[in-house]
Amino acid sequence: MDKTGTKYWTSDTVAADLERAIHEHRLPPGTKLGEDELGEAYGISRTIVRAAVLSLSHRRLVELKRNRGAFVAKPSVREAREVFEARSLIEPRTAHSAATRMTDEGLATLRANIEKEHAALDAGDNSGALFLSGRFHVEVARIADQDTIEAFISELVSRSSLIIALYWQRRAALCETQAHHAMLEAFANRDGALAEQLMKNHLLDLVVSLDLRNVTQPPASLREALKR
Amino acid sequence: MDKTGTKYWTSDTVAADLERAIHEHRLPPGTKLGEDELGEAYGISRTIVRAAVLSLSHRRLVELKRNRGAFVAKPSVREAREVFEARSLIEPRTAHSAATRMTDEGLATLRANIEKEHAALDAGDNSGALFLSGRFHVEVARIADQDTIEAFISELVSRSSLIIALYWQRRAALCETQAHHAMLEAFANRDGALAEQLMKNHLLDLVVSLDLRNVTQPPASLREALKR
DNA sequence: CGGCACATTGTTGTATACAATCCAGGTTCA
DNA sequence: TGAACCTGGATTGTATACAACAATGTGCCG
Repeated sequence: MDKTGTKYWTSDTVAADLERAIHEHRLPPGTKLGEDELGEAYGISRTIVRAAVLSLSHRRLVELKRNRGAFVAKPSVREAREVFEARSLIEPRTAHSAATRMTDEGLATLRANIEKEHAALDAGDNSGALFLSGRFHVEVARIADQDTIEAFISELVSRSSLIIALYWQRRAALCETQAHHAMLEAFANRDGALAEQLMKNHLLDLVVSLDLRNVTQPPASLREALKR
Repeated sequence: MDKTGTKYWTSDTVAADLERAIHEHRLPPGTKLGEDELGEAYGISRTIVRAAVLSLSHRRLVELKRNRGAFVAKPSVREAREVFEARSLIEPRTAHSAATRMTDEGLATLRANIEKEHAALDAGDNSGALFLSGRFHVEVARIADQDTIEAFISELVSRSSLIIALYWQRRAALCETQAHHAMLEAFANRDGALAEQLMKNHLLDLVVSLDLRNVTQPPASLREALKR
């Protein structure tokens, strides 16, 4: 991995680059993010890497273990449920707002996003498609014109990507763009109630496509597990 | 300001200490947080101070200006509205959850919180009362047993404290504990619907007690303001 | 042969040195 | 007089050196 381009990296850009890599599952949950290793990859010192990794830990994308280092987070089943509960609480209403405030520019953005998502899928670029699929939700929040909530949703979407990496069971990925397309129509008609309902259902579909039985989860405490 | 005790400061504890100071208005919006100054106050180097301040900037309690330093944030009117919109979206439902899952231990915690709030007010300790008043809302989220949402609410509550510092107009502070007390009763009766409604009204009361006319806001761009 | 103590090695935590940037004040020139 | 420019001081941005800690491997002893 060699990132030596003409680009000047700051803690923000490094964090964004890492976040995208995590979002696209190029850095799967549990991956160790060594400071020297990252610093060398980006051609910077550990100082900036530490700041970037600290940022990601605030978004719960990275877990910091004292004196042990940084690791891509592995959300528990409980956390997975909470993230989608939070999304179900926030996003439907936000979709409603977005529908009523929808502009032609916003519609174009969403349409372009869906098209890129389709193109990525057709090209077999599942990583890119996953990223764009999450991006759609953030764009909706942006159109609703609420920075604060947009920030929350952005975090939840990124964390969802980790959850998908761990608990996804269905291989049918097309349903995603289907749902987004339906929402786009509701947005085009400025139908807030419909958009809200569609978003609600979409998130529900996402949850049921996960395997959230608590069985596989805790590999921690080997000693306990191996008693007798 | 001399913090030289036996305590060992880490970036987390320093951030928490600063956050409380901001929450209690001992560090009002706009205050410059110089790295050397803070480092000397806590008896640590700039390294830890930088990490702490970076943390606070992620919670939007501190604004980082490149090459200029860190300042306690000054939320705009727009941001103030957004924060309370977000709270109105999240907290009532969370209160509902909390009511249905309420335990005796949770009730005791809330009751103790209100009592401390009262005591602080009686002692003329408005800073402490303000902090405890915010704490009440975070405790409710904790009782609802949703870490993710608790984190969001915690951030929103802290930011609300900044907003209050800037836009508070009414001097009647007692209404706060009144409202919290009413909620406590609803919680004691496990009345989710009532708790939800009370929380909704409480947040609405908070908003209307602010002066959110966009007039006073933009002191930025002196040049523009002084044209002709 | 197995288990505990200890040394070794690699990684992170913290402090500090140096470079880059900004701001203020003063000087110069039109 | 005033405006532009330049320089000094102070503050932040970044890299690096050293200290502290955890994990691993080795050897001694039971």
